[in-house]
Amino acid sequence: MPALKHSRQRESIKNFLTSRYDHPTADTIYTNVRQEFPNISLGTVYRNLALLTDLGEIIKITTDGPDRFDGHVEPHSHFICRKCHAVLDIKMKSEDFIDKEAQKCCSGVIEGHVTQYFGVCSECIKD
Amino acid sequence: MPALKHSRQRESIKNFLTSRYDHPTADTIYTNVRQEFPNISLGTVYRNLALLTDLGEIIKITTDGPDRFDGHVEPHSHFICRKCHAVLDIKMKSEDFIDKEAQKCCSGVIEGHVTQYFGVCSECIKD
DNA sequence: GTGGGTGCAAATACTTTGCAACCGA
DNA sequence: TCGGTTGCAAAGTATTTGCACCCAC
Repeated sequence: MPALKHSRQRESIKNFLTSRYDHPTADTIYTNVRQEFPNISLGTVYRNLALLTDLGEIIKITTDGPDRFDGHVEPHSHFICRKCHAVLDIKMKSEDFIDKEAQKCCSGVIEGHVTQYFGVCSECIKD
Repeated sequence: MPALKHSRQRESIKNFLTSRYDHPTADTIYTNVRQEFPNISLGTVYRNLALLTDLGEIIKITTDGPDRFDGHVEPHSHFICRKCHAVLDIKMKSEDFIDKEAQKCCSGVIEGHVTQYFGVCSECIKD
């Protein structure tokens, strides 16, 4: 793995993500970071999101539709709406217990606290 | 929603999925169903997978890489390997408890038993 | 100066869709 | 016959990548 060098673009992407509590797409991030770096390209955004994900500084959330990113890596799970694809945080008291239960039934190593629950959010349930 | 009409292609796709306990991609399904229907197109496979998913007859699993499909809709969760993208079944005794816990912390309606856990599978952990 | 980072554009991967022909009820 | 289904190809969406130039160390 090559030596990491500082980049103001990457810093801006990271800052943007930690400032938000929703789960923006690469495109949303691109649009916002462009206010600070008008010439930044979408490719650079993707490259840095992949890099930050590898470093464990952000979380990549794969759902239907485009990937979402989360700048908050403290233990929590995600609820994903099947209809509108909203991603909401879930913070359970029993999360640690759950991870251990899953671990018991699985031959791999569970990455705690990145569990995804699916369903229909309270907005979409009205239809 | 239009009236459903029988199709031998759809039946074959469904049968293929219920015969397997791994979680094939649309392309794998395409390749295999083609042995019975040499002229079937990938578009037809995708259309039927979407339809069967809507009917609740199969489960669509979204991960990194292409979507995976599961012909077994009995309650169970999935473990997804971050490295090789393998999808493995997890059957926990406490699954019902977990769904209820998640439900408590979430304003939407959790679709029980489609929970996804992430991690590194026992094959990939060797590296 | 060296090597990682960037912008741009082209390429890739996966999935969806328009349309005319086809098939099941 | 009627309308859902199919095969084909083109289009669409999301993401990755090659390359020349730029910037951090």
